[in-house]
Amino acid sequence: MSNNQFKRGELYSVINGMATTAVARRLQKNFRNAGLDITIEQWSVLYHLWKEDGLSQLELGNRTFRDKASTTRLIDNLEKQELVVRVASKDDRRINLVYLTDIAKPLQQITYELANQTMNEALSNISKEEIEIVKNVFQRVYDNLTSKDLS
Amino acid sequence: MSNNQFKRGELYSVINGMATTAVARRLQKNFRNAGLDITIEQWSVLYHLWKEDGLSQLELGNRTFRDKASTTRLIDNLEKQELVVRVASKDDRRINLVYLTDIAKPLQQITYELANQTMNEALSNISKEEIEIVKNVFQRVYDNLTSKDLS
DNA sequence: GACATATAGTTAGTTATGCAACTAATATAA
DNA sequence: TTATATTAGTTGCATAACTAACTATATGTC
Repeated sequence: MSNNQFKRGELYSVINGMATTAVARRLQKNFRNAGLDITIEQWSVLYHLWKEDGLSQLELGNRTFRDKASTTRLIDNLEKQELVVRVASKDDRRINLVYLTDIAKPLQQITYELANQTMNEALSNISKEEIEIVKNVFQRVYDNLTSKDLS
Repeated sequence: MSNNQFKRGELYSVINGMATTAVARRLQKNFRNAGLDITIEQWSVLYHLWKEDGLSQLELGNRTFRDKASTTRLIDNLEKQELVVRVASKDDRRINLVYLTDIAKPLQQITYELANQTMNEALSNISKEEIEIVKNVFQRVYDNLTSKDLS
């Protein structure tokens, strides 16, 4: 069905940037309005460290869907703001383990609240079932494109 | 329901970057493999010009969800590659109308095909109904966050 | 043990993003 | 008609993205 194909191709340009960017911008704005001087990219790293502290840079990159170069700079900036420290692993000195500082720890509560609040705004009038479908579709799209990795 | 709230807050960090970034990366890779030297961001501008040539920068920014500064630089780069030209409007000399060049025009066909192909890969095993729900949810999320614009 | 290969992270170079402050042109108001 | 405000676009500054080439440490093989 070439008609269906066309609609699918069109889909990308329609959705790209639209919803996810809008949410990201709003969350960033909410951080700023609350006096928090962190980017949402930095927050996405902190988020995973709050769940599990002391991850390697590579693992952080995997969990936040970034390559290692991007992860390096993000952690550079987080370290500059003293939210995070790099500690070389004793077992394997190639590995940097990334740990939260005492400055970063109290940010968890506030930023979670702002994220919840932002998502409630974004998802008001959207049902649980729809959200589940979106999550599920996203996961399958991701799997479709990463399982068979063409280089 | 604070339980529901928490899940919603969590949603952002889970989906952010995942699916849309994966699609963007794959499409970029497919462009490159086909010998096309344009970024997906540039393509998103060309896409709207193929649909309607001679839009103002501001209008292009609206349609591609970008602020005017980002639009300026994108068009700078498109102009550098001679894919586009700026023409000052006769009616209002503040306005730049952006027109496709003869170099850009033949790219439409190839890039559409690559976009279709990429989306078919991304959306294989995902039903039309699910795609409709995702599109619809994205639109409503966007509307939720842009109607009442807090500054 | 020595040499080749793989892995974790860094750096250089290019593009893109957003905000804020700016210029130039147009519209509004006195 | 002059002064003020608004609008379209540009520029400076900072962060972030990806690729490719690099360094340093670890591993595997002979």
